[in-house]
Amino acid sequence: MNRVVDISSIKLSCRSCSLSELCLPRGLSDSELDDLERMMKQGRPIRRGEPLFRVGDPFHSLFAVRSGSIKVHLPTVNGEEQIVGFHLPGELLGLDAMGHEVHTCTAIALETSSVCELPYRQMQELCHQFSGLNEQFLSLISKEISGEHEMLLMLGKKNAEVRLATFLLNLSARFKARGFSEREFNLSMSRHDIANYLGLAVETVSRLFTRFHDEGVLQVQRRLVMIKDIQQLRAIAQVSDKNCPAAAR
Amino acid sequence: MNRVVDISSIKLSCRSCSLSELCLPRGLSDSELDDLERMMKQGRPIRRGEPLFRVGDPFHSLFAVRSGSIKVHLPTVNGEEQIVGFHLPGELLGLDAMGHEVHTCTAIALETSSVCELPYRQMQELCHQFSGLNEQFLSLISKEISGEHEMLLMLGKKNAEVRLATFLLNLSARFKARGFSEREFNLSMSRHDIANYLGLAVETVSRLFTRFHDEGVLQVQRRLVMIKDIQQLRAIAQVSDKNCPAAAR
DNA sequence: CGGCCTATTGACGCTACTCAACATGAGTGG
DNA sequence: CCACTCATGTTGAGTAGCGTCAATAGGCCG
Repeated sequence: MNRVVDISSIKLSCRSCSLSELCLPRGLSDSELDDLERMMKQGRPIRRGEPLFRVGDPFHSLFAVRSGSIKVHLPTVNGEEQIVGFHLPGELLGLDAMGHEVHTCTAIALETSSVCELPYRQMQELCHQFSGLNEQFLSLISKEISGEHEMLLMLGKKNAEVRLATFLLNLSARFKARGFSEREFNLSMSRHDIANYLGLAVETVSRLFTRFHDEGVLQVQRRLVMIKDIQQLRAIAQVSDKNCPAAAR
Repeated sequence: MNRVVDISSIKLSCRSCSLSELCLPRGLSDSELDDLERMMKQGRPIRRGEPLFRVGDPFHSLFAVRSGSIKVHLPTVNGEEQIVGFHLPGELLGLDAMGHEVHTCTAIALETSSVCELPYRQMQELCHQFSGLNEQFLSLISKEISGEHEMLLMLGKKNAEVRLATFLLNLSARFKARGFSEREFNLSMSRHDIANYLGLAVETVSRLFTRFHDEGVLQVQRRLVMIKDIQQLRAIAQVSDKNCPAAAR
C-alpha cells in the first residue's frame, strides 16, 4: 500500500502552487517568491483528527493550508467547544496568536491535510523587505476580520435555515475560487461540526438538509452535496447583491 | 456656556495620553513617538449618533479612539443590523478594511467622542521603520481576532444570562484597564444596542437587568450600573481562571 | 457479521422572541 | 414652571423555533 515516498524531499514551491492567487504569494515577483519559499517549512501531512496546534501551545509560526481542510475551535471549561472557522487551501491559520506567547485556539485536520509553515519572525522580516508581501498579509488579515463580522451577524440575527444556506453558499464560492465545482462537493466536516459552527443542534442541521432535499434545492447523500437550485438557495440565504459575488473570506 | 477653545490647536500627544499603554504607542521610544504624533491627525469631535465612517466609504485611515465610545455595526438588506463591537479609548477602528478600497462596516459615536486618525499609508511606512510599532500593531490585531472568537463562542453556545454577565464583566475589565472603576460605570449604549450586540431581544436584556438587580448582583439605575457581587456575576458568566484575569480585548 | 460512529426522524418542552401596554426620563416650547 | 411629546426602558402574556431526549437507520471497518 504505502509507496515509499520521502515527502520531505518534495520541494515546496509557491510558484507551482495553484493557490498562489489566493494565498500570500499573490502579486510577488520571482525573486521575492524565492525568498518566501526559502523561508517556508513543510511539515509532515496531518491526518484526520490530528492537531496542527492546540490552545496554549507556544506560538512561533503561522500556517497556510496547502491541501485538505482544517477546523479551528475554542475549547471551553464545560467541555463544550465552539468552532470558529473551517480553513481551505490558501487560507492562513494562527493569526489570533500574533504578538502573543501561545495559541488561543486549537486547529484540527478534518482530513489528511498539508500546510506550509511560516516561522513568524522570518515572516515579519520578509514583510519588512517586501512591501507587497506585507500588503497581501494585511489584506488577508482584514478579510479574516470581516469574515468573522459576517459570522457574528449570522449567529446574532439569522435563523437556522438562513445559516445553513449561507454556509453552503460560502463553501460553494470558496470551492469555486479554488477551481472546484461550485455545485457539487464533499463536506469534510461532520454534521456535528456544521451544527457547532452555526450555533445549532445536530438534529436541526439534519432536518434542514432533509428539508432542502425535499424542496429540490439540494441533493444530499451523506457528505456529498449537490446544489440543484442555487437561485433558490440564495433566496433562502437572503443574499443581497453585495454579499453574493466574491468568494468571501 | 461654550468657552471659546479652538480644539484643533490642542496639540495631540501620545506621550501625555493616558492610554499609551493600551494603544499603539506602547513600547515606543521618544523619537518614535515624535514621528507617530506627527503622522496623526485629530479630527473634530464626533457627537452622539454621528458616523466616523460608513459602509462603502473609501478607506484611507485607521482610527484610534481617544475619548468617548464608538459602536461598529454591519447594516443588512432587511434594515436590520448587527453590532460587532463597542470601542473604548485606546482601541483601533477600521482594521476590517485594510488592503481594500472601502469600509465594510459603519462606526457611530455613542457619545461625544474624539479619535486619532492614522492615515493608512503613512502608518504602514512608520511600521516599516519601527519594528516595535509594527509588533504592537499586529498584537492589537490579533487581540481583535481572538476577541471576536470569544464573541462567536458567546453567540453560538451561551444563553442570555451568561451573555449579559460576560458582557458586563468584559466592560468592567476594560474600564478598569483605563483607570476607571470596575464596579461602577455608565453604559454609553442603549438597551437596544446591548441586545443587538448580544443577539437578544431588548425585552430579554431588560428582564435580565431586573433579575440581576433582584438577586443583588447588580444595582441598575437606567444606564448606571453598579456591580454589587462580582464573584456571583463571574459565576453566572461561567468564567474560568483562563478568561478572568486580563482585561480582554 | 457485529460493533461503532454518524446521521436521521419523532415527540416534547423550554428559552427567548413577539406583541402589547405601560412607565420613566429627557428635551421642548408655551 | 408645567404640559406635551418622543425616546427609552420595563413588564406581562402568549407562542414558536429550536434544543433535548430517545429511538432507529445506515455506513464503515475490523
